Amino acid sequence: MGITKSQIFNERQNDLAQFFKVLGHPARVAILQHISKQNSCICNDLVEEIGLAQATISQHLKELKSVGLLKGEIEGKSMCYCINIERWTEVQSELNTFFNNTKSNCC
Amino acid sequence: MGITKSQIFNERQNDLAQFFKVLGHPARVAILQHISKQNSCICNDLVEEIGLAQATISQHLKELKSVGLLKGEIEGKSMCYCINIERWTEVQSELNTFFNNTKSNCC
DNA sequence: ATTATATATTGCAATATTACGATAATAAAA
DNA sequence: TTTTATTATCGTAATATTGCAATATATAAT
Repeated sequence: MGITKSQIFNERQNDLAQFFKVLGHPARVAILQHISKQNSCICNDLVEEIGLAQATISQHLKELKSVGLLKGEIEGKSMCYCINIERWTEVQSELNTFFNNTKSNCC
Repeated sequence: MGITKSQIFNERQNDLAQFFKVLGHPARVAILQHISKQNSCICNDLVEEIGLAQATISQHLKELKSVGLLKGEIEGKSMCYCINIERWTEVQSELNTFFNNTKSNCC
């Protein structure tokens, strides 16, 4: 196996899990934190700052982009990766709804 | 490789990522949602409700327990798994701090 | 045009995760 | 005490993720 049985869950459960999953790696947390401290951010900054190979950082950036949390614009010969604030707020709100709807009723 | 280089990140980054990661599977999202609808919850309920094998559910419960989001009490010959509300609120607050501290300054 | 710089993609090795059947462990019921 | 019911653990197969070197791609600078 090794494959998640997504079919047996509803869309909201799969979506929520996907957001959590993308944020579930320290490199991606670190990338978001670093970007939020800078006014502009290119991949090479991250490679030095974080200490993973360029290919690895690029891969993590791709995943963050895939769920819309980052957007990237070409800026001359480098890239400007930025947090997509609308998406960011949206996701935060989704996650809070999940947290608020999950309550303890026993023990 | 395949192994996350945790050493190069700080404790907070690793902790945050770990919480996100544990929540990053639809089965675990579904388990938390189901528990929050019930007054008591045992593993067998979940097996029927979710549709994964008993061994698999048990494994997911273990992971949720490992980060303190669930606590389990023996109740006769079955278990009562409950959300650890203090921990739950704590984690929600941590995640919100992360979201609020991560801002866009460019693009 | 050639070179230098920055990022993306490919291919691969190592490890992790998901899932399940089989089995163990534990406690209530008969 | 044997059976039944419930959950945990072990072993294993399949797939996913992480990470990197090598290479491709694209743009700026020379």
